[in-house]
Amino acid sequence: MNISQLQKVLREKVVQTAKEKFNVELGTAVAGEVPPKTELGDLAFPVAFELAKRIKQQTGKKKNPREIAETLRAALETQDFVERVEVAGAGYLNVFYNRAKFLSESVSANASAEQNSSGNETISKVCVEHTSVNPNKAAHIGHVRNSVLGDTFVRILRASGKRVEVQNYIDNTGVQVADVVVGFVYLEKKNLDDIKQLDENLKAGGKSFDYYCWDLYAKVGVAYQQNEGLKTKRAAVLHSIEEGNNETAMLADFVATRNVECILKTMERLSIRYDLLPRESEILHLHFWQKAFEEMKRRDVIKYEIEGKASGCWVMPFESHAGNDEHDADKILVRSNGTVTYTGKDIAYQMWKLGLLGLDFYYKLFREYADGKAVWITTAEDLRSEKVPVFGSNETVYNVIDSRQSYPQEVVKKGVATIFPERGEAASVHLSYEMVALSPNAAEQLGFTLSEEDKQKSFIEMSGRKGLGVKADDLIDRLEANALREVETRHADLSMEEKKKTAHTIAIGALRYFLLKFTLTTVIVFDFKEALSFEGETGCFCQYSAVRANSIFRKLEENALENATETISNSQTEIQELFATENEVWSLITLASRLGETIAQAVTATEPAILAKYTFGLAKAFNLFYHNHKIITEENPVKRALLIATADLARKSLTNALMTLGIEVPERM
RNA sequence: GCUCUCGUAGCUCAGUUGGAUAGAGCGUUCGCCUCCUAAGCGAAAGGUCGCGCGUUCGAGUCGCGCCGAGAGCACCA
Repeated sequence: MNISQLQKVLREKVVQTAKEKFNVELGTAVAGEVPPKTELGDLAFPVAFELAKRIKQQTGKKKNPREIAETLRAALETQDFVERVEVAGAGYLNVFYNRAKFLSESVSANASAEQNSSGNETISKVCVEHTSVNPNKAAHIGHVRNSVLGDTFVRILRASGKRVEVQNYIDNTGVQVADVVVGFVYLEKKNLDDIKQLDENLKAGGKSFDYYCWDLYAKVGVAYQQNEGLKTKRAAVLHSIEEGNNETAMLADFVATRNVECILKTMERLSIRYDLLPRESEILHLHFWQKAFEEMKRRDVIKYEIEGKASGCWVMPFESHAGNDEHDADKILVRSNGTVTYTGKDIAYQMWKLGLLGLDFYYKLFREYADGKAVWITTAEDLRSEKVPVFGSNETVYNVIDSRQSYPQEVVKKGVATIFPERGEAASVHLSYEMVALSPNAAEQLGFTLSEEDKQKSFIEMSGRKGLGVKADDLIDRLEANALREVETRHADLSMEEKKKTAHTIAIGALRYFLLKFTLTTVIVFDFKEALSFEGETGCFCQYSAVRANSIFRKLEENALENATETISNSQTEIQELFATENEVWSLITLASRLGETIAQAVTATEPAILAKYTFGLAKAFNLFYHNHKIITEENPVKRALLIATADLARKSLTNALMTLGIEVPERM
């Protein structure tokens, strides 16, 4: 029996007893909570207060909460795993587990392998879309927050037993790509061959294509301000790109694809990989919108306006948003000139993700990652050549998009739910998070001169158009360089290859943890000092804790763990006696056992930070344990066994937690 | 104008469907390497949980109203 099963049994017992003794139906409302201190028990039910109220409502009689708690206590104490139950305070019911029994169960459960159901095709599939950087420049730290959140949520879903499809949407036919094309064609007078040559030259010089585009994009932004005519050019370029099958479209395709390659490479440094890259070009060419439009008309959820401001447009009515003079309650999906809005296209795409469109893409292999995993990209032609996995048709779709898009995302969710009430709004989840902004200080460190107005602000929004932002690869490079310096002073004996590998692992741990420790609703005001730190609440701290744990086992005799497990099952009485004084050891064991529960919480709350905080707490608890107990020199064999088993439970839980955060544990650090 | 998010220690942030004495990191001060890795551990100091009213046995958490900060509300994407 693991901890969550145990809690479930106890909760049910409370409900059952309330029904039998007091005739009160608590339903699932009964909550078990972790007491603030180990001395107060392992699980608490503040349920007697609620019961007292309900009894009064039903019978008119006042009943003392403590008295009620006493009755429940007797019932809970009959449970095998419960050592004792105390009634505390005004009526808290504090449950103490049988520690020795709990430990030996945990240790043997630990030995008999783990879960994993990710390969099981019968489990329904969910989709997480994240990253979706416009393929016209390098990714900056704000994009990385999106990707790290998305990737971590994918890992969390998988750890909780879900089958997950990871999509990275490529807006290869949008204005942002058009802007860079304008830069290449009109500012730099380059054709496709020139750009290919440029790309070769950049490669030879160790420079990156997406960095070049980053600067060019900023230059185009400036040029638009000085030259209105250039904006007309952009409209024409955009039109050609959308239409396809022409020189401009081919040039744009090259630029977008090269940027996608660069961005994927950046993300791979962070251990972020994708299953599919759906492109806007295919959504256009395979006429996804037309199909969705037909379905909307067939189901009569869209109307053609013949008067008013939106005259000549097709709109979807929304009751939830009351309109006013300035803004309509209805959302325009088709403009009066017959073209589709972004929201319209997005609804069609969301329908495909949920398996509701009745059309599919064609697919080709985009590339294989170093670990052998394949990432596919959509195409408009049926190539029929390869074994393509099944994409789309997801039970639930999580769209990782920053909070500024909450309104359009709500329209997509409600739109799809209006067309398909049988699936409802729950199928579409907007995993919304706040942006990463720059502290004025950080912006100046990047070499930007700030206006007086900007200096007054608490933070400054990053802007691709202005070229203002911390590029992901730059930051990773700095983190790796810093980590390498530290590794060199500590482990001069390691080979350069090993040192670099360790530095890389530390750098990624630092960056991922830094982005994950904030909750989704918090704006991260980026600060170099904080982001580059390896001390305190950092990924590095968590890794260090796990590395220390592993180093104990490297120094212990080979069968130490097996022997400890045996000792524990043969010495239950002595273990129980040891636990009487070793509260701190016990609380580390219970904390380590709560990983599964924490992951489940992170899924329900769609909040990866819950897992990050848990991981840090566990690392801290282990460091304390490590400091206070010397395992190798411990002479009492039973205590030694207890400490070994505890260290093993903690390091396994910590390693799994870190893995779910996408953070590896180095050999040494 | 309307909608959403946020306001907790000097700074940056956590705070489980309402529950026990509101926590962590950084910074400050003071300790700890003859000992499994000091990227660590311990201690001290630091709070009117923006303000007010309400609901409740119980409010940082829920409701209403103010104050302050941010984002959004296109026939843009």
